[in-house]
Amino acid sequence: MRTGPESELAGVLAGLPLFAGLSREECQAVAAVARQESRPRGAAIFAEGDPGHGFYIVLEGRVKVFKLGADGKEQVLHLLGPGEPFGEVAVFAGRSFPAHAEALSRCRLLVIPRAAFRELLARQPSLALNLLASLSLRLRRFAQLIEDLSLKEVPGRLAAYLLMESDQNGGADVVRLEITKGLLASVLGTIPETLSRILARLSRSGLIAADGPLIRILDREGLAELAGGERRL
Amino acid sequence: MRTGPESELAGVLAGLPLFAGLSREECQAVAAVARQESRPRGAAIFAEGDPGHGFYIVLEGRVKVFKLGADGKEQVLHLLGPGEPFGEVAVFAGRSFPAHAEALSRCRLLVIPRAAFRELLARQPSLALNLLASLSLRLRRFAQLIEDLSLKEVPGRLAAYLLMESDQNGGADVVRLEITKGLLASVLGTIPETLSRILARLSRSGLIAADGPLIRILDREGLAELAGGERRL
DNA sequence: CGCTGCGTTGAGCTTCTTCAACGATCGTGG
DNA sequence: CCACGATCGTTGAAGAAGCTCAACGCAGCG
Repeated sequence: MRTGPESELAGVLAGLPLFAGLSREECQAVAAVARQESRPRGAAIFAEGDPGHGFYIVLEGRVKVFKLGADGKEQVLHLLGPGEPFGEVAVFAGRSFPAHAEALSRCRLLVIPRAAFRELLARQPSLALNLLASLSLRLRRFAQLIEDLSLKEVPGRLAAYLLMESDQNGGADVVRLEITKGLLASVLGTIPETLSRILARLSRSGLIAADGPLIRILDREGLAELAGGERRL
Repeated sequence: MRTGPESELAGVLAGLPLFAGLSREECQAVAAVARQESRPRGAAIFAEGDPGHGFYIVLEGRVKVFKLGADGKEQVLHLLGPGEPFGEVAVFAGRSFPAHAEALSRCRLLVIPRAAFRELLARQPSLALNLLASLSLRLRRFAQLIEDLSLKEVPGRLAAYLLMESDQNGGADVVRLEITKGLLASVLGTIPETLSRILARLSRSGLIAADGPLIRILDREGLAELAGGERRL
């Protein structure tokens, strides 16, 4: 088997959840129509309203997808790392990107053109199923974010975030923030000043111990109560 | 052609966007596995966390899908009328419903079992495409709601809502609220008291004229500016 | 060394919610 | 028919949460 650049790329694709169940040939077909791009840190990938001629997969680096308010405030919708797709919505509905995307670090991206992808999709039920699962998961997360923004206060959102991060680490008591606190504020729907104050408050209350990007969970119960939206503290 | 109850139902299904492109036989197959339910006004359809054995289509009546906060406050995610599906997310990801659903009026519902539907899906690429479009549209709307909740104030959300309703009526200057103001408050992520005050304020500013459920748009420009998030009364 | 990005803290203010009271409407049962 | 309760909507006063603006410390890096 030859291992040219396209074949190599196909191998990467075959390993992604999105393409699970596709034959090597089909992955090769995807790789053949895809185009690679790269972006320096801080560069825009697309803007809200841009025509969506295809969707993206992160090969290297990290990407944020976000909404921009009139005053410049950002609300992060997704944070993406290697292997994760974004921008699919524009392929299936509306044809324009519903939000902005920007490289958080130097990025290598794969662009998959709309038309070719839709053709493949019509022939590959398993691909459609994978996509449905992926979009459904995203809807679930959006629903959670809406709940957080509308029904919880900032301390509750932060508590929920910390517990979630801890769970993803197998329940470790120390959570390491992999993003700047400014970005975390945008994820939680607030601003850096407020986040800073809330972190200080939770520390004073003995729920957590914060040391730079390292946060130790001291009172899981208490955090869970906050995250649940209870009225305390 | 016989027109038994199932055949009739199949005809209804064939007319829905979700089943566009499916043959009459396939719609009949869907109708055959589906089950009808009805609910009185105010009754729960499912609760968040319930196992999702299938998804729903509204045949008659109206349904709200919503998140519930710890203090009882509700955030509406969707309002659904005849022909519209809901609860699909549980079919494709996570297996449990991500929110609550309740009948706003007496309802007739169609329940489509998960397994049978997924089988059909594997054989019908066009059905999968329809679903992808539907979920994508919903993601787009969720993204908009997140933007509204996080980046706009209540007057801006209300202005955006009114302009949207007007657009859906071909740009008519008079918008008729088809839902109670209490429910509208839940849609906009606020409470009835606040909505009432904001309506009064916009009226005083001459942007709208409110008369019960009838709202006349007096200053489209001004509303658009508010909806864009600009800083002005 | 000085610059820039990030984070923290304080003071003041805006927005929104909470709590309470009250008016209007509507359907029901006496 | 009227009275009653329930739902819905409105308004006022007070308080809480979060944002704005400003200043400052700190680290990394040219």
